[in-house]
Parts: sequence; C-alpha cells; structure tokens
Amino acid sequence: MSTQAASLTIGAVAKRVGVAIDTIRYYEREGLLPEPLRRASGYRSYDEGTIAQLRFIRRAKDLGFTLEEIRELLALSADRQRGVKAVKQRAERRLAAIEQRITELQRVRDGLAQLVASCPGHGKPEECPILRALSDEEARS
Amino acid sequence: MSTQAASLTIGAVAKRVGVAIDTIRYYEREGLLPEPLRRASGYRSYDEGTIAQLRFIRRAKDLGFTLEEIRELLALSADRQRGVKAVKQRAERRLAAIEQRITELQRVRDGLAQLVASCPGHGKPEECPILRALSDEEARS
DNA sequence: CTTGACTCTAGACCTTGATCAAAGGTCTAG
DNA sequence: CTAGACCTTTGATCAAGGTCTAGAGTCAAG
Repeated sequence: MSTQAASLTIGAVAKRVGVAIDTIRYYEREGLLPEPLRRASGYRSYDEGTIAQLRFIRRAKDLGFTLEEIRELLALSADRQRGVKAVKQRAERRLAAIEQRITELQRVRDGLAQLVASCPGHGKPEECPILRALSDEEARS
Repeated sequence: MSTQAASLTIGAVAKRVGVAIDTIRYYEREGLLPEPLRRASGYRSYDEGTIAQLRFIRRAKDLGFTLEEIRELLALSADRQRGVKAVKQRAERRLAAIEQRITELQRVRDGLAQLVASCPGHGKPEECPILRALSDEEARS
C-alpha cells in the first residue's frame, strides 16, 4: 500500500477524479484543497492524498453539502478530538435540511398534481383549474 | 364588484403583495408584468389587475415554476384557444421535474441517514463512518 | 415652505459553483 | 527542432433572481 508522493500534474489528477482542471484550482483558491507543492517550473505537484480529498469533496457534494459545509467537514476531520462529534452534528443538520426540502417539495407536488388531475386540457382559460388556482383570490388554502 | 383603475403606487402594490419594489420593476423589465401607466411625474400607476398578476407570479413561483416558465404561462393564459392544453402540459412537465427531484433527494437522504445512524458521535476520525464513507476507496456502491 | 418619505433612472453588484479567456511559459513525441 | 498538449496567472463570464446605489425629482403632512 503506497500513498506516496507521486508528483501528479493537475491534469492527471483532474482526469483521475473526473473533475475539470479549473475546478481543482478553484477549490484551492476557495480553501478546499491545500496549496500543493510546486515543481521548479511552478507546476502544481499532487500526490494520492489529493485524489482522496477531491473524491471526498465530490461525494460530499453528492450528499448535498455546499462547498462551505465541505470546507468545515474537512477542517473537522483533521481535528482529532472534536472532529467526530462535530462531523456528526453537521451531517444531522444536513439531513434535517434535506428532509425539510423533501417535505416542501411533496407539498408542492401534491398541489400541482391535484391541479393537473382536475384540468381537462381543453376549454376556456377561465375554466382551467390550473390558471384559476394561480389567479383566484378566493378558495386559497 | 370593482376591478377598477386605482392608481396604486409601486410601493403600495409591493406592500399589498408582499414583494420588494425592486422586484416589481425587475419583473417589468423581464416582461412578466406589462408596462404600467404613468402619472405626469413619471410615477408608475397600477390597478388591481397588477396585484392579481403579481400574486399569480408568486404562486407559480411557489409551485416551482421558473420565471421563464411563468412568462410562458402568462402568455398561454391569454391565448383563448391553445391556452388550456399548453398550460396543462407545462404543469405536467413541472410535476415530473418535481417528482424526479424528490426521488433524488430521497436517495441522498437515505444515504446520509444511514451514515448518521451508524456514527457513534465520538472516537477517532478514522473510525467515523461518515468520514470513512466520504473518504474510502473501497466499498462504494 | 419644509421635512421626510416616496419614486424615478441606469446600471452595478450579489450568491453559488464553477467555466472560460488571454497571454504567455513548459514539456513531450517524433 | 517543432507541433501540440499542458501549464501558469489574473480576471471576466454564466445562470437565476433579484438587490442596491447614486443622484434627482415628487408627494403629503404640518
């Protein structure tokens, strides 16, 4: 098992992780990735750890964390003592936010589904339940 | 029943609908609201119809329509013949998009919930299931 | 009349998460 | 050596949906 310095170029890293080069530099600017070593030429020089960290970021993004939250997670995961507790809290917060969003969307979906179901798809606009629901003053829940 | 010209100022309209003055002018620029009458001073002069239209926009936004889609809905609702059919189609599309988004979020939620449940909330970072899941090369679904 | 609240315009700015461009330096294959 | 790929930097741009500013004019109350 070698997780040794491999002197990867930014392009190689980008390809392996499946993100754009620009994105890697963007993450570096934004503090999500540490400043890498540089060759004499100034080229960024990455190791396997960077690959792992980028994948971490990508997965966290897939779980709906914002870059800001991911920055926190990364900081926390480095804190050997407080880390785990705080990480779990962040994850719980994220989970709660996602559940709330799901509930909201379900409410919206139900409302819209009802309207769609009650609209015949033809006739006068003023009799279209969808348009009526959007316009009417009365009968609003 | 009077839906008569009431010469409302932009501020009054904003207050009644619960939207910012800037937003009203923005909607006007974007073609979601018609250009209003003007007083001699240049002040915009609105009637009740504008209130109704703004509420239409707000409700449609609450149902997840983008401003672009709302612009279409407004145009369609004015088209006496093709309107209703097309409106229903738009609503169906919107509904499908919302359902897809819900499904995605549920998948994310389930993944995150599992991680949260399996994390004790203390211990070493390398044993935290949340951090492990985000970092590990192996055991990825 | 004066004060303070309101409105006008045009255009700049904000957020998020990148993505692209310009102008130039470096590296690799043949 | 040369083509072409890849690298550097700073800074602009995008989408969406507004939000804010500056500087000027207007309105209603006292």
